[in-house]
Amino acid sequence: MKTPESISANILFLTGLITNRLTYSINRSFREAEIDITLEQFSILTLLWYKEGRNQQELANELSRDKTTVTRTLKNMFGKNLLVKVPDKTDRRNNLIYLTNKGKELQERCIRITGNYYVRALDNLSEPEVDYAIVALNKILSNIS
Amino acid sequence: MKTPESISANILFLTGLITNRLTYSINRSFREAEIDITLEQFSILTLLWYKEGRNQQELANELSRDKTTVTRTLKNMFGKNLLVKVPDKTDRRNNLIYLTNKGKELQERCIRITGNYYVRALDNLSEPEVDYAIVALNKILSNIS
DNA sequence: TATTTGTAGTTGTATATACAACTAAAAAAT
DNA sequence: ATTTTTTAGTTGTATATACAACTACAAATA
Repeated sequence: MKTPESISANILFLTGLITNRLTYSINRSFREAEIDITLEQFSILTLLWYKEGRNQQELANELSRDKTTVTRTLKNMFGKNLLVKVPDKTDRRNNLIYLTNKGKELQERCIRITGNYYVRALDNLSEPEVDYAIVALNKILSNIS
Repeated sequence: MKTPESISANILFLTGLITNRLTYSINRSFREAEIDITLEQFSILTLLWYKEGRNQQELANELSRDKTTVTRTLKNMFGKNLLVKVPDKTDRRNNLIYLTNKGKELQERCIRITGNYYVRALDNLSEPEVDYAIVALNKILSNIS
């Protein structure tokens, strides 16, 4: 745990560095493309593009974020008219979150940017190499969840 | 990019989720062990445990953080007497960062905690599985750096 | 039914994060 | 040698993050 080899060999340290780098780059790309969202907001949009009408706690769980964090990120997204909050009639504790048209329309432009980035990130990795890594990472995520 | 399969198959989305989860858990573990640092501060300590006397920009580069972020995180760490800032006599633009005794002594306790966590995270992964994943992740990090 | 317990969400406070704009100092160019 | 450019670091501002403490509501229990 003390040598540079063991640091660079540490798979969780690596995932952290990759995430830092990814966040930095994607945020920059969104800004350059004049898409006024952050990577965190993109994560929430990604969940909603797949299935709308989730409540805030569910979004928090999916992203391993505290619900208070989601409250504030959503607040920023409501302000940009990307999302709306609808009270759940069957359980008034819940806010159900839906996309606005503006939020829906962002999907294509965002995914073009992140897609390009993913392609670049996976350059010179073979297909089995990617597949094995995904299996390993899914096991890790499961172990720590 | 629209199905749940492609979301969970996305290796970068996975690394992000793992990092979120890791951050959440390690911060909690440090708190429970009454070690008064965050994972971000641990990252900086890890670099310095390996080699002291780096300047702030170098720390920022190693962690893919903006130098302004490092300025403020270090400020918190100086306040806890974990680190000291020494002006570089040969280049007065540089602040060289060194560990205090308190900062050095934290290493063992911290690594016991993170080490336990890493072991749990890698449970039921074979050795080649881990090795292949590390190769793949290093390639990715190299592609996006 | 009334009380207790659990869940969803918000607000106060503190750290983390990055861009823009700035100062100070070194390096490069003229 | 002077000017210009580059580099290291700080501060203002805005978003992100999480814990503690809170309100509102639902579910469980007595």
